[in-house]
Amino acid sequence: MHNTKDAGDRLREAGIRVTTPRVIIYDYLLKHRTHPTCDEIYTDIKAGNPSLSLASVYNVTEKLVDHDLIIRIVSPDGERHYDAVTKFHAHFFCGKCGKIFDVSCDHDTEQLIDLPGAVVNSISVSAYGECPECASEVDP
Amino acid sequence: MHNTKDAGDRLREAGIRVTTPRVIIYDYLLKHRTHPTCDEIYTDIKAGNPSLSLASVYNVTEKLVDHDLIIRIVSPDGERHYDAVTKFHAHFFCGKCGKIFDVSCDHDTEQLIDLPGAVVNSISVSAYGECPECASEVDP
DNA sequence: ATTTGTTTTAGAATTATTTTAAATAAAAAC
DNA sequence: GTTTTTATTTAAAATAATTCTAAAACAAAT
Repeated sequence: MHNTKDAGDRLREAGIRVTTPRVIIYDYLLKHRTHPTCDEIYTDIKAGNPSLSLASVYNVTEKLVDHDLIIRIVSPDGERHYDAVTKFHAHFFCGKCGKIFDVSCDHDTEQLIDLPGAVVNSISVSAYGECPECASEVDP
Repeated sequence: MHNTKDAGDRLREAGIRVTTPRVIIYDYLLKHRTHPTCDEIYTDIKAGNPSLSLASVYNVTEKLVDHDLIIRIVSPDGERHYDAVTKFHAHFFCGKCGKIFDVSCDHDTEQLIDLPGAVVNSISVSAYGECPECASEVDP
C-alpha cells in the first residue's frame, strides 16, 4: 500500500511538464521538511546531479509555487524558504538556531483579516523567538 | 495641544544618540504610513537632504528596528518595509497595486502559536490578495 | 574647546535573484 | 518512429538589495 503520489504524478496532475530538474527538486522538497532555501536545495542535490544549475533551482521552485505545488515562506530577514506542505499552517522561526518549525494553526484564519471588500488569497502566520530546544539551553 | 512626541524625543527616550539622519528618517516614517522600503525612503528624502546616503538609510532603519522604535515587515516576495506603528496589527498585501494595508487584529495572538516550550518574541499575520479598490475594478 | 567614542558616509563587495539567448528535452503532429 | 513545435533548462551576464570597510564627521562628556 502506497498512497503517496510521487513528484512526477503531481507535476502531471498540475498540468505542467515533467522534467528531470522538476522531479529532482520537487522530490527533494517532498522528502525534506526542513524548509530549505534555493541555495540549500542546490547544495544538497548538486552532488548527485552535477548538471543542474542554481538558476534552475530558482526557476523550478518559482514554477512550483505558481502552480500551488509548494509554498514559499519568507523569513523575518527576507530569505525565501520552500515547503511542500501546502495545507495552511503557521511557522515558528528560531532566532538562535535558525530552524523553522511547523505549527498547527486551527484558527478560523478568514476572520483574522478584517478588510471589507478585499479578496484574500492566502494568509500567513509567523512567530519569531526561541525554539523549545534553544530556550531550555543554559546561558553561556 | 500637541501630544505627539517628535522623532528626537523618541530617540532620546530609547537611549540612543540623536543624529541628523536618524531624525530625518524616523520623522519621515512617523509622517508617512505607507510602509516604505529603504529605497523608497531614500528616494523621497534625498531631494531635501542630498548628503544622506542609501547605506545610511539601511543602517538607520536597522538601528530603529533594534530599539523597537519601528517594525520591519517583510512582503511575500521578500522586500523589507518599515512601519513606525509598532502596536501589533496585521498587514494586507495587494498583489495588484502593490500597496500594503494595515489591518486591525484583535485576536489573542499568543494562542495562535502552539509550540510548548518556545519563547515567542513576536508574531506577524499577513494576508495576500486583492485590496478592496483593485477587487472592485472592472476586468480589462 | 578638546577629547573620546560613536555614527555616518561613499564606495566597494557580497548575496540573492532575474534575465538573456542559445541549447535541450518533452509533447504533439505527422 | 521521425519531425515539428513549444516549453524548459542552462550558463553567463545583469540587476537588485543589502552589507562591509575604512575614513571622515559628529555628539556628548570633559
